[in-house]
Amino acid sequence: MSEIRVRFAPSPTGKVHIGNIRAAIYNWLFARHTGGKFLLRVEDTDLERSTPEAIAVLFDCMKWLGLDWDEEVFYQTKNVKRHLEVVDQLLASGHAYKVEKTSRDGKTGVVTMFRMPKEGVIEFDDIVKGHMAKKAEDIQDFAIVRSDGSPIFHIANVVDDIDQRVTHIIRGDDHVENTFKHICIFRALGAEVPKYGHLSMIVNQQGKPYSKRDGAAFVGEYREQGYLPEALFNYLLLLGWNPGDDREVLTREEMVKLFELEKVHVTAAMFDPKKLAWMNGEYIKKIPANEFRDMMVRSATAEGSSSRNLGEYAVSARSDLRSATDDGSTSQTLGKYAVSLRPDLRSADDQMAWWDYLASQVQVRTKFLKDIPHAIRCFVSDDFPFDEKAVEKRLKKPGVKELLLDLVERFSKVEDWTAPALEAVVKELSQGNGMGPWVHPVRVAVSGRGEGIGLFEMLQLLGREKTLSRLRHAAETLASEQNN
RNA sequence: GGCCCCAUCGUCUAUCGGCUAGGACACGAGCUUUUCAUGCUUGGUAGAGGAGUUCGACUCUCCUUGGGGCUGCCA
Repeated sequence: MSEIRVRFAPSPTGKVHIGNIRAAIYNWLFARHTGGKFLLRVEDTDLERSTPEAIAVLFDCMKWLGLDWDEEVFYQTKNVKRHLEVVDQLLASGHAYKVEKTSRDGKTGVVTMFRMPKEGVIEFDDIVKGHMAKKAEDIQDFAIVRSDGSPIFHIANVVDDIDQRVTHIIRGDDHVENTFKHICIFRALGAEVPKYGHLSMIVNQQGKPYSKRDGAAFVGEYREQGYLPEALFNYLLLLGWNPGDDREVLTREEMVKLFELEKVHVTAAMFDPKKLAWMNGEYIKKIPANEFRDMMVRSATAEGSSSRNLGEYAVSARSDLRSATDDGSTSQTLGKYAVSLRPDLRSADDQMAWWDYLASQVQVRTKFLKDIPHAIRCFVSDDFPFDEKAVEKRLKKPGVKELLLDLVERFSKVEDWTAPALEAVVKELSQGNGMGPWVHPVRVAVSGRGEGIGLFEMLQLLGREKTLSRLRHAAETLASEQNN
């Protein structure tokens, strides 16, 4: 049996739809599983939309998801001459004919039509949908060359598949009707008909094809929102396929090993953003601690004093990291692990340990990478925003000022500035009645927010100086306003 | 309208004739807890309807209903 060759053949429009990229994922997995080739064909015949930028976006998305292709990229526009040659063959053999037609918008011209067989049944065994059959008489002749002389999808697609020696065509469900037509073209040309596998569509909550109106529909949007490519990949794969057991979070190796096109579902699958979010969290938890720490450090460094679009940092942190890991040149530059708020941490080891500790606290509660800058803001800068609601609820209450000043007093006496020691102080104050009344105001006072990592871990990280000054500052400015 | 395809919890799904129908997400409850999470325990919800084949059907067949796709000088 000859080598398996599949292709992903998108039209570059500047955005890559998730349904489309799922087809790419299935093709890629099929190729990798069978040891075949995964080819990329850019169907760039729409000259207006197929700009170099749009093609770059396509490559970028594929790279981001780890969809590497074999052999050179095949550009459809470069094969137009061949398409037309083949049409001439078809004309000569009587499989095609020219006719004057009027198009929908009223233009009249001569187009070339493919002549469908008038009797018999066209059938094929679809790898995912099973046996498919359709009477030839139910399919009408169709155009393959426009009146302006340019080849139409049907002929271009088939000729390219022949030229690229594609053995299996794995594409969206919306192409099934085309497949009956295409099979006839392959036969008319005396070419071997490839195997087909039609993938169901991804639908929205209403069961309609998933579009931009239903939320993020393009790969780029998930990237910007801080999704890990692994999570998107895994989620999309599970939408219509499973390994046959209860495993859901799979490594790329497992996917390649277990993937079988025969087991792909026929039914349309509804896209569930909640489950994707969950899966993203799972993948974030799986990031090695040192990698997550570096990612965090980068987002902190990049943020600096400005408050530009935070999401971008995390994203770029992630992709930087990859190339950085590759050339091995990054990490150990000590300077970049400096902790700006803790001048008392002098040694590189102490600073590194500080970041490690912060990372360990932040990682488990991170759902999206873009949330990282926000989560660590108060640890890397004094310039952090106060959440008005939290301030209102926790600080602007009678007695809070006194409470905070009292804590400043007590914390000052703590010799061993660690989470357990600080917790002991508050515990003593609360006398077993719950630490809430102390904990909440302190959290808002030092971080500006009502949630975040564990409070005492937070204080330990901030250090004595910062903790005390922030508590004092909050007591004087924020907490006092309400008291009169 | 015509043609093609599909049908298990709200969602993604397991089940290749034996099912007290399993898992995950989401949701509810509880434990842990200083918040938010994590973690652990736990609860509820499903085989569209009707015939048939069979000792036995979610699994096979047919019909009905419902849903989707296609029906271009788009891809």
